[in-house]
Amino acid sequence: MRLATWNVNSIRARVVRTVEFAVRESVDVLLMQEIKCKPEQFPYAQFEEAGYHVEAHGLNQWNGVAIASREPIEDLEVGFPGMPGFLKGHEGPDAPQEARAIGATVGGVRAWSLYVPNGRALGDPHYAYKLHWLDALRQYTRDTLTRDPGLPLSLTGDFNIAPTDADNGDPAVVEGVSTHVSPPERAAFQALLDAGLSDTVRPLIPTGFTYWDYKQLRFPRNEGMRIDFILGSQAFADAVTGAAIHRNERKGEAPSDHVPIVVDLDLGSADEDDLPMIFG
DNA sequence: ATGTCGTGAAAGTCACGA
Repeated sequence: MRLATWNVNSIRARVVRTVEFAVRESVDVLLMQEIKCKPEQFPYAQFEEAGYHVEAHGLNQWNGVAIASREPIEDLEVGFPGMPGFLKGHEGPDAPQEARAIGATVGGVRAWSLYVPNGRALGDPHYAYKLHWLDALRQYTRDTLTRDPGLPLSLTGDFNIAPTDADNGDPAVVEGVSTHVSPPERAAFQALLDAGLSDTVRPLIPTGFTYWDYKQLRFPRNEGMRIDFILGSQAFADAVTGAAIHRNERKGEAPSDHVPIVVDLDLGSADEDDLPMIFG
């Protein structure tokens, strides 16, 4: 099974590109972020014509996440348990949740499409929200894997954190000044891994960015950031046989500012395609 | 030049988020 994650930065603006990529690369499960629309505005037809089921979660023009899958999408979850909310510049226990997480079981994998809050600026209420959101995600991960240690769980998406200095090639993003590279954000990312996950792409693709700002010739200068990840539990990580970061998707007409990331999975006997043709 | 995008609301441009 081939699984991909992609911050598409508006699915309506990029549906042709997105579906063409999924078909060309034989993607079985595509986890999208920043669809920037409500479900009733989602361009389902183009996906369905290409053989994909789609589940989308969006509340307005901001954020929004979706899952497209060739196999049926089961046990859909909108938001993860304990996910904090945010409204009008302030977070709080009563603030409504934003459209930043959708999870489902597809092809034997519990997969999440996640759009971690940006943080905006150090000291901004949105920055505290980002850290709380990440801590809640860590708790959800820990609880889920405590209950079911062998679960093939994957947390994919735009984490809005560059975990190491090598993951930040944008000269405007400076430690001590900017979000995405601050020690608390990096500690929150590491704590998430410590809950029982690993970065399943980095061992196979050790370098390379996943995002380049539209401004200031960031892509031609290759001044990008690595902020999109496919994290996996032990059972998921053990099944990964290959990975790719599709840098070429940042090129051409009207690209997203992020590129898709792909992993190939061999989940064993659950994958009928791998069974021998005994009735040949 | 905060040097580019996408969206919605009001409108033929602006505010917002990234």
